[in-house]
Amino acid sequence: MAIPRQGSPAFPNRAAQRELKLEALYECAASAFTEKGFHGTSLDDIAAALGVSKPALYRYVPNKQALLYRLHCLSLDAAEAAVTEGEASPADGIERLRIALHLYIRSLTASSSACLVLMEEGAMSGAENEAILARRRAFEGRFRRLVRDGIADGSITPCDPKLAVFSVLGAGNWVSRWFRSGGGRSGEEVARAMSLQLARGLASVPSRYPLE
Amino acid sequence: MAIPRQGSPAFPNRAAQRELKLEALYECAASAFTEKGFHGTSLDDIAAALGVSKPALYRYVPNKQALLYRLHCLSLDAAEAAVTEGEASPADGIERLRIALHLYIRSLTASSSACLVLMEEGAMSGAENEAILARRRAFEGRFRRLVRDGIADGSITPCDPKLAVFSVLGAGNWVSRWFRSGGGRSGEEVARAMSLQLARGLASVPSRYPLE
DNA sequence: CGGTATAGTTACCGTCCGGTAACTTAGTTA
DNA sequence: TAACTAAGTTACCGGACGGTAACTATACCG
Repeated sequence: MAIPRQGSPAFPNRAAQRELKLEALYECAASAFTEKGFHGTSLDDIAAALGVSKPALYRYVPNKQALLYRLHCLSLDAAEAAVTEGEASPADGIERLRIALHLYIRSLTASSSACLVLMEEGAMSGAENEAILARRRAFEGRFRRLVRDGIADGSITPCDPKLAVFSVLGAGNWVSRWFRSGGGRSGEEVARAMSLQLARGLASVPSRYPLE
Repeated sequence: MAIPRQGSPAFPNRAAQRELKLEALYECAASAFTEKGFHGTSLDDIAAALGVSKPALYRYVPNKQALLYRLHCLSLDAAEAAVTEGEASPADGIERLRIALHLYIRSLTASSSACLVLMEEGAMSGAENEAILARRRAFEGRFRRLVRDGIADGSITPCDPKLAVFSVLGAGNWVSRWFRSGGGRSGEEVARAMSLQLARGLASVPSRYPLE
């Protein structure tokens, strides 16, 4: 599927427009799904919000299930990038955890597309659902590993990593429920304050993370 | 609607049976809604899970919307009882917060009926939706008050109460997503560990809340 | 035992929704 | 400009779902 050469010098050619419209579709669908749920959102809803008719959507997405799958993939891409960057830090366990959490939360505030975390899980069909669940499990596993590292190097007080990660990620996931850009705080501020508070709950030397 | 006098000495008379079946319906519907979402769950699904046919449900509930509303009310009853008990404690702010959180989390693990927190919000009609949202806002407001109290009495380190409560309740709400009774930990254990960890993140003297 | 309300059944209706067919319009390419 | 393709439209199909009508069987009560 080669992108056609840019024949005319005028910039917004068809391929670029298509890309923009595709992104708008993702953004719109993701916010609708997050707000009203997958089954509670009709393709007519999404089409109307974009100012087109329903069949037009089928030029961008093969069907509703595939749309949901792509959104989940985008969401997981951002989440995995966050934890990867946290892991790459040379700091100790608790600080690597905090960085990963900070970036994860900020990604949730940055785009509706990354906010599908708290949707119904049973909405996708078998194989795709398995793929998404496996990636989510791996993502959580990497967070648990950061907690274990922190316990091992003494920066995190001994605790159950599984439970600790559920708490921390649950608090983060909830952000997509209440955060609206344009509200009081920026996504960066929210991510900073929350990652500090949550890391403080696990740190062996909590005075290290003053809240404000 | 007076309950008919218990005419026969044999215990499971009709009124008692009806009560039990109603509870089973609530439990079943709540877990289905939590798992597959309101719109993703059909009345046929619920009826099948209960071993009856769909029209039988209409002898217990006027319609699907009203069923959702009743479940939300049950959920909020438990949540409000938790925060009420926390407020009633003679301890300082952070400990009252921790108690409320502990009881709230335990209520989420106790019954599927109390697990509707993370469902789509736009599923209910206007007036009932407003009533539920108002109760939820008041519930969160009481938690924020506990945080302010804690800051005032010095037991909580200065922070933004709104953000602190979103974090703490978000972590709690997420429990209904992963907790399954019969798993490794009991609801009481989960509630204890999580409330300690989350309170620790806010406490001005965190060594007060060792995690294990 | 007979009368009555209750609990449940099967059959069905109207609507909404995901998805497709056929067609129109407009931009790109040779 | 002519041919072609991409983008989007209206009209429609079939199935699923919320809800109701009409009927049957069972427990309660005088």
